[in-house]
Amino acid sequence: MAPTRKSKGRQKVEMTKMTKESNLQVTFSKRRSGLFKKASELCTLCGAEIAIIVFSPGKKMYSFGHPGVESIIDRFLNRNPLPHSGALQLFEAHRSANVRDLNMQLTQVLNQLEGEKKRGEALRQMRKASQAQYWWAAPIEELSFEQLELLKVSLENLKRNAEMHADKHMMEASNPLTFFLSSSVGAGVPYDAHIAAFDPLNFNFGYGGIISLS
Amino acid sequence: MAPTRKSKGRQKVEMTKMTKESNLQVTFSKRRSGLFKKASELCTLCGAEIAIIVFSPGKKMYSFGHPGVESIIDRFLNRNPLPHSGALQLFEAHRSANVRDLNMQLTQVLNQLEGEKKRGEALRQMRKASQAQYWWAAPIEELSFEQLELLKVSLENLKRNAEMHADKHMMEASNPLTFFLSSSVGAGVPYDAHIAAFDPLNFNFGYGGIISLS
DNA sequence: CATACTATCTTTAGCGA
DNA sequence: CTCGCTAAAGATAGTAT
Repeated sequence: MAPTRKSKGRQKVEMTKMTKESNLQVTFSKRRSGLFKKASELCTLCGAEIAIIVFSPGKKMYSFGHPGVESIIDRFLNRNPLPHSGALQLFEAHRSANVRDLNMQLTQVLNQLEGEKKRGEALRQMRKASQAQYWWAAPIEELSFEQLELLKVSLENLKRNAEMHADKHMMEASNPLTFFLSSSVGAGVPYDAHIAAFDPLNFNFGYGGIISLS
Repeated sequence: MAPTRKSKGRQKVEMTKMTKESNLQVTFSKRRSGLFKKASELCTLCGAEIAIIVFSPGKKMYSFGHPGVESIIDRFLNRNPLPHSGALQLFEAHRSANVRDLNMQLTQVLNQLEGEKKRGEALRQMRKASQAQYWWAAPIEELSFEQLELLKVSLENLKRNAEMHADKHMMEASNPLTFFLSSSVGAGVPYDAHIAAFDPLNFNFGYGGIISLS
């Protein structure tokens, strides 16, 4: 009898946009995690400083930053105000890329060039305006124990409220949307165990938002 | 003839800062290339939009971006114009942060907490300065009815808008867009077309940051 | 620094749950 | 969406050029 093979193992995939929506979603999740992991390894291994911003096909945003997305973006914008210096750096990047990547990045340079002209000084001012609100974006490593504890408590409260409302909505209307129904976290928190093994670096899994009061 | 083994092959490496400066440089180059490649693959396969900024230990800058670092950073920063309505901001925050995400973030913060305990003493004073801004961080029992009501309303809004978005999303799904044009190196036009097709409502699809208060 | 070569080590595609 | 499993695909440490 031929032993029932449980998996065909990893199969080669064409480097083109995936057609099956279901696979695309799963692949996106996996590869985004992998990308962030690679980034964190590069940080710890070589002491590099990296910021990554990802917009999913569903336009959801995820980011990774060590020692913080904002600080790195800030340096990027300040040191790369002119197409001149930026292009020089990208040139280096190109040297190690294969043809497809090279092609893509070249297009990217041209795009940056256009955007730079169009926007110019405006962006920088906007950034400064935002920065005032991004004090919390400081490297999480630099937050005090007390601050982290506040964050913890606040997230717990947030979770509690979210659960309550999720339950409420589920009962009120049997809405097929999976937004809130992705999992019934209800009473317990069954995730902690394995999530706890998550990378210790600063992952920002598409969360946050600003709460403000006057 | 005894085949002289030319290499021991890849060896496992400790996830800690590399000590040998020579290896560190080589590893940085290789892994940065790999990171960019992974990113480009994620773009191609899933139609994601990614920006990466890397500062080498030698302070040299590298970047990757599709469809351009600047445009993505712009979107990242533009997510938080000004703190208008507290409820509105909160709504945005929860839009993409479902219960599962909140749990994940909570766990992450807890992990960071562990690592930060050792030096918690040093920055204790910051707590008082911060607490004024962290009204929401207080134990849920201490939040005013008004504050809790704010949370509730925002979540209700979230659900309503989520439904709207779901409908829109389904319509978009039948309108496939071409993200990559590997041969059109010269004209950035295709990207503009894509961006133009972006959601006009374009809510804050996901991100923001933690919580700020003026 | 970037690359070439290989023998590993790591990631992940395809499936279920 | 997340988690696990398996095996093949892919990345890369060590080394030399």
